[in-house]
Amino acid sequence: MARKQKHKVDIIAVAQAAKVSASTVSRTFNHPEMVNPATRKKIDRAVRRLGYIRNRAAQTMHGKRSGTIGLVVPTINHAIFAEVIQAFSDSIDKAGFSLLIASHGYDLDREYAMIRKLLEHRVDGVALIGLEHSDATFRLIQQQEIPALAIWNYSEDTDLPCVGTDNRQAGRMAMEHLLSLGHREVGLIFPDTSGNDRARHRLEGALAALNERDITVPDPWRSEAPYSISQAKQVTLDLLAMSERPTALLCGNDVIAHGALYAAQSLGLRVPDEISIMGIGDFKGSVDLEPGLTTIRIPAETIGTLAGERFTDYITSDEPELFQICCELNCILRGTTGAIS
Amino acid sequence: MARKQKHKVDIIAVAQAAKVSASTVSRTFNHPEMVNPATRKKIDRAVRRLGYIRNRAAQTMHGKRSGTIGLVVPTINHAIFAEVIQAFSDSIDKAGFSLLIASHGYDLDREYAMIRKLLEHRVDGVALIGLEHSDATFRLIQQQEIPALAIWNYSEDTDLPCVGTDNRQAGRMAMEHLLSLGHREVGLIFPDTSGNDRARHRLEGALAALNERDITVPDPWRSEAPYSISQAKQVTLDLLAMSERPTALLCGNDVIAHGALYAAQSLGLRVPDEISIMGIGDFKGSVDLEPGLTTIRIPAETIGTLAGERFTDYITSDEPELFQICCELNCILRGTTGAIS
DNA sequence: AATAGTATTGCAAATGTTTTCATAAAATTA
DNA sequence: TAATTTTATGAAAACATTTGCAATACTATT
Repeated sequence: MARKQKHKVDIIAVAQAAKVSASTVSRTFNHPEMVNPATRKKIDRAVRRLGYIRNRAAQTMHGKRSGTIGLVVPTINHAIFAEVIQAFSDSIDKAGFSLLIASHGYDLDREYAMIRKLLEHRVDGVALIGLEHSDATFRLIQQQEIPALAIWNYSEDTDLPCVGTDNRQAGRMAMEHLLSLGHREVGLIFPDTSGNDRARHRLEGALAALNERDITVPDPWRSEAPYSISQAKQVTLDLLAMSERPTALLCGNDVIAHGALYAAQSLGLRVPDEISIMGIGDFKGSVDLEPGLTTIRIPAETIGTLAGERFTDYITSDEPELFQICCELNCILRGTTGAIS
Repeated sequence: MARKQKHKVDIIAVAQAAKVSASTVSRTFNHPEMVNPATRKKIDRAVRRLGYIRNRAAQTMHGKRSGTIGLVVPTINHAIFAEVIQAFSDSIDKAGFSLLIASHGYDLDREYAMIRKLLEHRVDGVALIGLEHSDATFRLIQQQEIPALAIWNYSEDTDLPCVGTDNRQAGRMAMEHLLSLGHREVGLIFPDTSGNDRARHRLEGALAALNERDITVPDPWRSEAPYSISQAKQVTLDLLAMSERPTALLCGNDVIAHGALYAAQSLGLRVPDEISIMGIGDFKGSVDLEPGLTTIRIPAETIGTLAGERFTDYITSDEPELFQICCELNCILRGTTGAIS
């Protein structure tokens, strides 16, 4: 079986081998109920014998869906995105779609270029991370009338469907946890917020919570750190080396918190007795730190799975309706935060 | 500009708008040097005005390359694969290709199914992780004459092009480091090796090194752990709770080593004085542990980048020639291993 | 000014499917 | 058994491109 043929195993070759017309072969794939079981069997055999694989490019050309969804992320190599991507991928796979992925390295112009590239492949939809994108991107989406989804952020006032969480709320919850423990002197270590609405909203939420209590954060206690444990550690070391040091640190994500924890420990500070450290995200690994990292859990897997399910529904539906799903946040109490003494 | 049109912006619409034939439009894209600069400008304007985006499905149907490469990984959500995927993605992007990705969860039958799915999309090549695949997979690749690449493993005796490292060598190097420090009582914690040649080879290499010195590892000191810090920690706790405990632990990857380190620390064992812990992989984060993890560095980014470059060359070349690239391993000495006292 | 050569462009066929419409065969009904 | 309905199949058009070939319009040469 499966002997090699001189290329060109198309639907016609199968048709000839099964002594039927190409139409019938096509129908066995697309509307099996319309073809006689006996013929179907003949065709199945021919398909197997020739090793025929359907050509979705040809189907796409005919106007059928391509069966691909494009996903554009800032980076793949990132604990939390990897988790979302995995869940999203599994989820759309179940619905019969394949994933075309591209990353832009937090550059919104590159994001635009990537989306264009995906559109050349006639993806049936584009999923993006966050709700902040270039004008060109929004125009493109609208002009091409391509279904687009925002993952990771939730907002009511957008015309994109979205599945995510309210990052302002996350920032606020984190800060309120610290406040409830009595902390009033809080340091903030966040990533660069330009082109990154997730980080920006978290910071805004945290500041809002402070503002309501008329608490301000002195500038020296506001640091910026990239997505890197060791660099976050370094930044934190600098911050904690000051004469006046905060009683708690709120970090924009768990990776930064991770670095901050190491920094505190390497300075011999007891966590949480001498300093509390709070993350946002609950990345894989945060639970395993010693002590475990207190953080706001963002359900990455749920978001990815839900996003995939809803988006494929949306794409395949005849009259798609906008959906905006807000996933729940949880404050996960572990060992890195404690009440002020 | 860019006003909306009632769909169907194809090459013909552009041709009409620019008052030329479709052929000429096609040529401006594919062989710009064949068309008069003035006409080219007219066409460019029309393209922009109509918001035309080329249709690769139609090109593919015509026999051109689809411009996509399929990548099938065990899982995306894995520090090390995420890094390889990112590098591979960037690398093929530079060559103008897009990445179709799929994961199989360490199930080689699912891997086969995923490859089939990618072939329906007429990917120009398939990249897989490792060299162990189902017979069906190998048959499929051969029968469809699809360029296939093995990433992550290196072996001379395979007919697939590959870019990776020699995992046996990695296992051996790790063990030899421990041996050189005087350790003779070594525990092994590895992942399940079925369908995972990377893990299996590392274990084989480690055992070979022991064998040459007539050292054996008692069964109770050989444990299996999944890719999870907390589970690895638990497994290690069990192992270290025995009355006789090894002086060193060799872990199949850094995540396991991570868990093992936590386990040792939570038992109050001083690392490396009372027990040495050795990883394999050098994942992001391993350097930041306290103490830093001694490990064998596998250059994931280099592998991904190189794989992308060579594979796209291979695919676009007229007479492609098999390549097999072995990337160098390095033993990274950090704080978790020490000489036997 | 005629000729040869070259640079542009258009026509039409080809690519691998799906689907509409028409037709033939089989099954049902009267 | 004839008429009617149902089921199964095939022929051909359509989808959006690319490209070989032919035709046309220039340019250079004599």
